[in-house]
Amino acid sequence: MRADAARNLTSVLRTGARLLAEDPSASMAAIAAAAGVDRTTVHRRFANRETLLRAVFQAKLDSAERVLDEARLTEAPVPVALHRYLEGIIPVSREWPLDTRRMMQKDPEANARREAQSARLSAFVQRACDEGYLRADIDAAWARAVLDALVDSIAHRFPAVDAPQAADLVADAFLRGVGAV
Amino acid sequence: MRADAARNLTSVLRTGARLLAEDPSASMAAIAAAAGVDRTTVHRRFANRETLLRAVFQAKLDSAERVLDEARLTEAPVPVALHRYLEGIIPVSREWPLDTRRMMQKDPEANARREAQSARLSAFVQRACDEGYLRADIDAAWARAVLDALVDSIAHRFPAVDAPQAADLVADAFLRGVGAV
DNA sequence: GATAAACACAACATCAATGTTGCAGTACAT
DNA sequence: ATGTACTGCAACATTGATGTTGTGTTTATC
Repeated sequence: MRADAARNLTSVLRTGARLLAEDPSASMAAIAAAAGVDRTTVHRRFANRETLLRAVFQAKLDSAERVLDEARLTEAPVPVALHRYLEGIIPVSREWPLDTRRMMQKDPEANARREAQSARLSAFVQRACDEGYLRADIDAAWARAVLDALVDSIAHRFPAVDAPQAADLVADAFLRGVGAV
Repeated sequence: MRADAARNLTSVLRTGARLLAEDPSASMAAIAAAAGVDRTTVHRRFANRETLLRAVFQAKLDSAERVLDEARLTEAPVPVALHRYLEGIIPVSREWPLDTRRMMQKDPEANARREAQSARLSAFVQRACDEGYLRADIDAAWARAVLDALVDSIAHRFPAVDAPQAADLVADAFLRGVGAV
């Protein structure tokens, strides 16, 4: 039953991520129930609650890393890379709606990966700045924070908007704002 | 010692809010320790953990409501009201860094107040839209979400930026974005 | 059909958090 | 000085979450 096993494993991870997102103290029993498996089954796969969390983190980090790679942040033209990044990262944020910045604090390995990915994105924003795509009076760190905030917002407060349109909205709000002139 | 009592009470609320913000499952013991009082002292003031949470929510809602009132969202010119709102709400968000949308789910009374305040802000954004301060092709709900996201971002990721400057940054990013035309 | 893996279920021990109570000490007001 | 209000400390019972183990059952694979 390796197929079933793999299916249930990822099912637990996805369901766990969803539950943990809305309640970071969700019990293993609640996660197991939501995933439709017995509590002991979860414990057989993940020795600790901590191990389960690490697995969820890793799954999210894997997805995010793939997006960063495929966006070609250092090579592609800034507008192209930006849009590709957004269209990829928004579904990832939706599928793994964890507040990684907070939850990975106690997992040094995951936190290191997260920071490495964060640095890649920051470098991209800096490049956008250097190439004149961002206003000269804007701090790159602030621009980066704005981008993150917009992604989170469209991903979780507007789950019905599909990824391409969501990417358009974010890119537009990011670069032009919402004001009339 | 009524003065001391009041001081310790608010101290517990503020410290509790801070701890609960970074870890929503922070124990009463941890909150008491961080506030510098005994665990039983907290229990004497707040019968339940739930009661403590309600008190924290109420404190944040009170502060936010004062900001909404003083911003004169329905009367003052849009740019003035916007800036006044931002300069007021950013310190509130910093002092009570709770994710209210998530944490108030189980407190119907607090949630109703939160939604009422949310509606006031949405109405303001709608007014800004109607009066031509926002682009006509922008959905008011999206503009509203962008505003919230920017406030949270500057409040928590840039705690060193003082309120007036933070309000400037948010208003600027909100209306103009960060892109170079 | 035999085998092996994965499962649900039940039962158990353990631990951390919660909430309560009694007691002694301390600051303050009258 | 005396009563009142508050506190810290210790001890306790209770509960919910955690993690483990054993048994029987299902199911794919050989």
